[in-house]
Amino acid sequence: MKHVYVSSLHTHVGEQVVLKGWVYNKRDSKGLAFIELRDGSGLVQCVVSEAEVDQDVWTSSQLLTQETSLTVTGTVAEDERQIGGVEVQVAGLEIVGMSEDYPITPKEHGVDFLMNNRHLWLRSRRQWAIMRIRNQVIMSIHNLFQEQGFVQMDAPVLTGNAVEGTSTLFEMDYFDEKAYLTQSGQLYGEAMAMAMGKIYTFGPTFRAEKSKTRRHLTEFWMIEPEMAFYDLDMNMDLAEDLIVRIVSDVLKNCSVELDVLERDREPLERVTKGFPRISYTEAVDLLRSDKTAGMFDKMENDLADEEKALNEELSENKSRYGQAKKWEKRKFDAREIEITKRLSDIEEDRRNLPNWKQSATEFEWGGDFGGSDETVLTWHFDKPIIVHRFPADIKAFYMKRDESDDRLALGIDVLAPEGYGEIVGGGERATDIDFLMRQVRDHNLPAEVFQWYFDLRRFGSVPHSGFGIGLERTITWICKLPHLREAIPFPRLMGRLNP
RNA sequence: UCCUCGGUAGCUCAAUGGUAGAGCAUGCGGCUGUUAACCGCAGGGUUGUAGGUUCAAGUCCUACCCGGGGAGCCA
Repeated sequence: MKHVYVSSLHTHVGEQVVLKGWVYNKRDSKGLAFIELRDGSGLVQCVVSEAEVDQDVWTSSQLLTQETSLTVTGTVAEDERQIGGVEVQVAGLEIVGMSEDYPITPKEHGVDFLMNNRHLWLRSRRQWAIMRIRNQVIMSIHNLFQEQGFVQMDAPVLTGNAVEGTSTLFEMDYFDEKAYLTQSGQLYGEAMAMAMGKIYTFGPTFRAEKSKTRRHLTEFWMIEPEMAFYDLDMNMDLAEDLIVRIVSDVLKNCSVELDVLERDREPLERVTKGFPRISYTEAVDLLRSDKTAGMFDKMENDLADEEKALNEELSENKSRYGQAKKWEKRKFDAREIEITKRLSDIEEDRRNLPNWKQSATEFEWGGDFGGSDETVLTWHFDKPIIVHRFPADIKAFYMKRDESDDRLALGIDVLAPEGYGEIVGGGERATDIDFLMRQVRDHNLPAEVFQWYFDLRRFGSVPHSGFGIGLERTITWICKLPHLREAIPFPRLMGRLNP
C-alpha cells in the first residue's frame, strides 16, 4: 500500500493509504480514539473505532502517548470540520517508537523551558510554520538572484581582520595567529563582483556583542548582494524588489503557515513596489516634528485606556469567580495570566515611552538612530521605508561620499513596518583609492590587511553597490514574531549555546 | 557593562509575616464524534543558593547564581 504525506491527503479521498508520523495529541472516548497525527507535511485527525478494528489495533491505540511514532493504515474521508478538510478512518496501526513523559505539553510554557527544549519545540505547530516560512524566504532569495544572473559565492567565515573595526567579534586562535569569525562577507563580495559582475553571499555571520534584546543573535544568516556598475538608486531598487518578492512568495505559498501563526495578511499585502525613500536629514526632521510628538501622546493615551480596560475586566472576573462553574474558573484563570502579562508589557512601554519620545523629538543631526527611533519613523508610513544618505561619521569607512554634500555617505537602511526596524543595510562603495587609504588611516585600521582590497581600486575601479539583508530579522517581521530566536532552528544568544 | 522585572510541583501560575494550593502533564476509573475534549480519584515540594532579622520567612534584609527585555551596538 502507498505511503503518502498528510499534505497530499486531499487528493486521496476514498482511498486507503499508509501514513507515517508522530502523535501530536490524542483524545479518548468510550470505544473511540482520536489521534492527531503529524508527519512534517501537516496534521490530520485519525479516528480509531473499537467496533471496526482488530482487538490488537485498538489495544495499540490505547497505548499512544504524545509524540509516539507510528504508522497508520486507513481510509481518507472528507470532513469539513477537520484540519485540512479530511480525516482518516483507521484500519491498522503500528507503533514504531514509544514516547514517555514528553516535556512539551499542550499548555503554555515559559521561554527558558522552551529554549532548553528547542530540539523538541521545533515539532510544535507554530515552530513548524515558522521554519517552513524560513524555507520559503531562503528559496525566494535564491530564485530572484539566480533569475537575474547573480552568481552565488561563499565568503570565508574565518577572517584575519575586523572589517569595519567597530563591532566586537569572536576571536580565536588560528595556528598562533589571531583570527575572527566573520561579521560580514562584504569586502570579499566586492572582489567577486569585480570578477563576476553581480554576486550574492548567503552565509552565517557572527557578532560578539553582549546584546540581550529581541532583535539580536550572536550567530545569524545574512545575504549580501554586491553589484558592479550599480549606483545608489539601482541598489535601492534591488533591495525593494527583493523584499517585495519575498513577501509575495510567502503570501502565495505559505497560506497554511500564516494561518497557524494567525498572521494578519493586510500589512503584508501592502508591501508592493514604491517604498517611501527619505534622506537621513528628512528622517531627522520627521522625528523632531509635531506629528511625531502627537503620535507619542496618542500612544500614551491608548496604553492608559487599555490598561484601564484590562484592570476592569480583571476585577469583574474576580467578582464573578465565586459563582463560576469549574470550566469557567479555568477560563478566568487563563485570562488572568494573559491580562497580567499584557499589563506588565504596558507598564514597561509606559515606562519607556518618555525616553523614546525624548530620543525622537530631541534627536540631533549626526547621531545614529536607536531602535525606538527606527520604530517611530515607520509609524509615519504603511510599508517598508528606505532611509538614505547618512552622516559619514556613523557609517563604515568604505562608503562613497555624496558628491553634493561631503558630510554624507551614500548608505541605505531599509526599515520594516510594525516596529521591526532595520532589516537591510548597505550602500554605494567608495571607488577612489586615495580616499579609501585616508579612511582606513582615519579609522585607525591596519592598512596592511586592506592591501588586497585597495587592489580592487588599483585595477579597473568601477562604481559598485551592495547591501546585506538579515534573514532572521526578515522572517521575524513577516511572521510577526515576538523575538528573533524563533526565526532560526537553534538560536545562539548571549548566555545560550545549547541545545 | 548599566537599568528593570522575575526564580514556588515535570510545565504555567496562586498564596495581608502565621497549616504551601490550582490547572495542565502522569497513573487509575468513567463517557461512542472529540477539537488545548470532558467528568471523578490518586501520586507529586529542602519555595534558585548562602547568610541574617523574627516566637514564626515563599513573603522582610544582604550577597551571590540563573533567566526575561531594555540601553549601548547592530542585520
